[in-house]
Amino acid sequence: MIVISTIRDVAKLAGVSVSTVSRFLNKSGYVNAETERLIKDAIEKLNYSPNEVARGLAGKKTNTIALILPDISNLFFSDLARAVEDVAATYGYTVIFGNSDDQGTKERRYIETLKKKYIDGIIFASNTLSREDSEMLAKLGIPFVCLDRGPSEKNGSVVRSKNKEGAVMAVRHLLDVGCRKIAHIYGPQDLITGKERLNGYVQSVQVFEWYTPTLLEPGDFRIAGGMAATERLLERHPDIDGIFAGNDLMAVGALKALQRRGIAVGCQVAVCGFDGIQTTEITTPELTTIAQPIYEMGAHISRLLIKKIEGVLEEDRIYELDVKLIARDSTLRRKVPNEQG
Amino acid sequence: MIVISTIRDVAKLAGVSVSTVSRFLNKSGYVNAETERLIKDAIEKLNYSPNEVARGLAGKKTNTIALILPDISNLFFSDLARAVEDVAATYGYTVIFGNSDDQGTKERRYIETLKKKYIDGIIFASNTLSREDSEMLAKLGIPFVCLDRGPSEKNGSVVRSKNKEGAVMAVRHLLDVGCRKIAHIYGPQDLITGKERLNGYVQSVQVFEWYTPTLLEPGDFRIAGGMAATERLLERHPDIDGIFAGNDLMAVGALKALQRRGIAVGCQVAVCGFDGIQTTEITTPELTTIAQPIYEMGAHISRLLIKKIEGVLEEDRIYELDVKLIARDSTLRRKVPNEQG
DNA sequence: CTGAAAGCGCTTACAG
DNA sequence: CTGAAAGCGCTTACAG
Repeated sequence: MIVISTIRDVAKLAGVSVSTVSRFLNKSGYVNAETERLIKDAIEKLNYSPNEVARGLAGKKTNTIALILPDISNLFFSDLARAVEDVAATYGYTVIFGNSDDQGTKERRYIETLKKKYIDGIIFASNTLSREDSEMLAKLGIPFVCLDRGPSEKNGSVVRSKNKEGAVMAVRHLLDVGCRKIAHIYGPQDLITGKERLNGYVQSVQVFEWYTPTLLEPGDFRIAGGMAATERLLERHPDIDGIFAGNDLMAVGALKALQRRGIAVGCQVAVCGFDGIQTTEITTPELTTIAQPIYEMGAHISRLLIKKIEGVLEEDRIYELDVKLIARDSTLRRKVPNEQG
Repeated sequence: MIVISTIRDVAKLAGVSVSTVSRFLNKSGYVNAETERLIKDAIEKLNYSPNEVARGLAGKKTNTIALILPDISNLFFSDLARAVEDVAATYGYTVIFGNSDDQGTKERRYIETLKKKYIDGIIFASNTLSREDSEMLAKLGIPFVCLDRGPSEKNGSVVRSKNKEGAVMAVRHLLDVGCRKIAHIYGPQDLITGKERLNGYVQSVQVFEWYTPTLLEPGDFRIAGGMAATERLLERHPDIDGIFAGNDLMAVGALKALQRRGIAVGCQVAVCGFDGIQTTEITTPELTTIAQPIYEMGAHISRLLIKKIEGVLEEDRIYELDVKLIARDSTLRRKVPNEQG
């Protein structure tokens, strides 16, 4: 077993007091240049580095943040997690993650244990944080920030992207490529992403004669939901020539359903998704999508949290990041359906 | 601000000493039934729960494990992470994750900070852990387990799947569906997954007359690498009718390259991947693959680590889990190439 | 600029 | 079965 040296060993070797070493370590308070040299040498010699647990107990700061998300194995969230960890590491923070499966109970359990561990702050990418919980966190003095939440947040900043604007872009693009009857598969309406994208769609299409509410079909933000919704849409409206799916996973489902029916995606029915996950480049044809700046969102929300923790955030507010249309083959309306390169 | 009660408050309210409360909390040593009642009531009344940081400092146990992986945004690893966290949570552990990008430097940096945080143990899904590091961990008394490592591990258990056997299954399947000239895109040879799968392929095909080493082409375990390798293979051998890719991502690349050339995947050239990531269900055609039990691997490795931490693991050893062929359309050799439903 | 002391909230022997 | 004391390795006022 290796012996690990403590601040006392350093103090002894340097011939100073523990307080002085601590002051040097934390750059809190003056230390004479000569003394500093002695301490530095001692640290070097002993290969000392401070015990973070002791530091946490004494100083109430653990340099650890937590990321609560619905499911790390969901592509969107794993991309987000990557960004969060990158930024956190840069600022010297370690990150704990937890899967909530969008269940309040699990989320609350994490909050409980995080509190006991003196976690410095929490990022909620999960949608189940209740008003009571957020107030409790505020009372406990635990800083937090949220992804994609509604406007009701009082105690934490929120980062999301321009969902409604993105939906408007999606519809405009579908119109641009020649679609004349565009359906929408919408996501869960208790999520702001589901709601705002639906809003954007409705606002964009209601001026058209062809628009009817039966062009709307609910999905669950997953592949299976997208497939089922597409089936139902085709039943009701065999003549649709465009589908705007509320997210990429449902767009993949739409693709599958269309292909299963032998409908050429792109030429016959154009499909546009939302999110910009990597999967959109893997389908055949590749999927047109309204890309959220996922990595940037993760990076931004992490920086916000760290600022909050370090007390340099002026005020909590909502940040809405820009989205971007990525046009690919799923909305390429070539004349000849089955042409081959 | 909420006041958080401590073990002292509980002791005072229950009219006993702090040691007794601690003994009760940890089920270490006897506590009189009556005393137990008093303590329980006090805990209830004060809504007390022990401070994990103090506990960590005093007892050298933090109930936290770490998961070091190359990149959480890689589908394979995010699935694995999900399993790890599920199991950890079940046993009362919290998990910290870190992205190594397969760089020894980053990995070492994590080890440094984890050590200072009294982490209970580490799971390495990253391949850069050096001999020195593993010996250092052993000396520090930090338990660890590895995914996919070679046989050289002395200090930690290893979980991986039957890579060679899986490759043999892949080749047999391709032969079964009628392939008579099968190429292999192999992964990095410093990874056991890359090496063993190549081994299995070579062993299976070398008995055939058609086999020649030029049917081998290196990839990088990523989509782009799979595409490039396929291009080169087709150049050399325009008559191949099967491709076994060393992993699913490269198989996706092969798919793309073939489609770009107008070659019908399945009928003309069958493609089989390895890993069983979700993406294989999203491509058109869906990809045949040799599926590793990813979730199970993550769950198993976590349980091993926890056993090691709690001192109930008999001995370190290597576990090889079974793989499974999932046959899909990418190896379906229908007679008519361009038929449509 | 520096040190002694108290304290963070627990656990762990050691007496009794 | 229970309690007093020391200790885990730091930080933070407070004197000087």
